[in-house]
Amino acid sequence: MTAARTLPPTPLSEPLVDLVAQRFRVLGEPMRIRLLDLLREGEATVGELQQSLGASQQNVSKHLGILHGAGMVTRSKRGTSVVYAITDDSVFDLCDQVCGGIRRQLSDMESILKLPS
Amino acid sequence: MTAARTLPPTPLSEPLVDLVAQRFRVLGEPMRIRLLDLLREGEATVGELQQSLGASQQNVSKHLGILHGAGMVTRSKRGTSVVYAITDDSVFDLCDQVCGGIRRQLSDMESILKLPS
DNA sequence: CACATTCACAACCGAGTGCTTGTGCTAGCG
DNA sequence: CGCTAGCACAAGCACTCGGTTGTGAATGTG
Repeated sequence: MTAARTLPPTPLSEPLVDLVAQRFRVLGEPMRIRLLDLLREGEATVGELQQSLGASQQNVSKHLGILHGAGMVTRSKRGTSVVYAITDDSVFDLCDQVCGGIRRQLSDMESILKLPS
Repeated sequence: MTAARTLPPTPLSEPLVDLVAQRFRVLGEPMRIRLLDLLREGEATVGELQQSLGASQQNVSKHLGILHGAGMVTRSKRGTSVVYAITDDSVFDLCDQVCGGIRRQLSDMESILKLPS
């Protein structure tokens, strides 16, 4: 009866579906992807991230708050600054898989376009 | 032929960031997750999916169109019906990873709640 | 050929979301 | 203490997006 531990049941329960969708939606914003990508090189403060992205402080802080609420980044204070860091590197596996899917799709489109109709 | 999967550069280029975010956003809807989950058991027509979900035909068709536009499902006609099927099973790896992350987060919350402060 | 079935597309509306502006709070500093 | 720096929270606005309604195209049937 503990089969659901490893893989989710089929069909998926409604709350699980909502959780999965919510998690994907968090990653569905370019600025949040950029923030995670920047944090991939190591922890950083809000000001550093703001300067790297060229965005407003409030906007960066808001998206970091969303990522923190989703448990994807950790928050810690260092003087007057707040340092953010990646909670779990497994997020990048997701992104890499998506990038792989995109690359596959692009190569398919290329091969189709190069076919003389 | 896809050869070895090369990792994307760091930092990510802007168009790649947008593509990744767009792809995540497609998966950020409960109904689309449910549709993919149903198609996991095999191909199905719009009517079958509509009946399983209890949603309107136009809504189901619309979300299937989005999934088809993202290249996640294939479309083929069979009589008056249209049969949809999963293009690449790798999508489920994404969902399973997300489910794993959710489970991990839930277990962390549980252990925290059970800790007598 | 007339009719029914199955599905996709377009227009519309309400809700959710991202971005900006403004403000308050906390930590360092003279 | 008063001041500045760094960050988070709240309100407002514009846009996007999901859901519904309406309609048309394609196929099958009598």
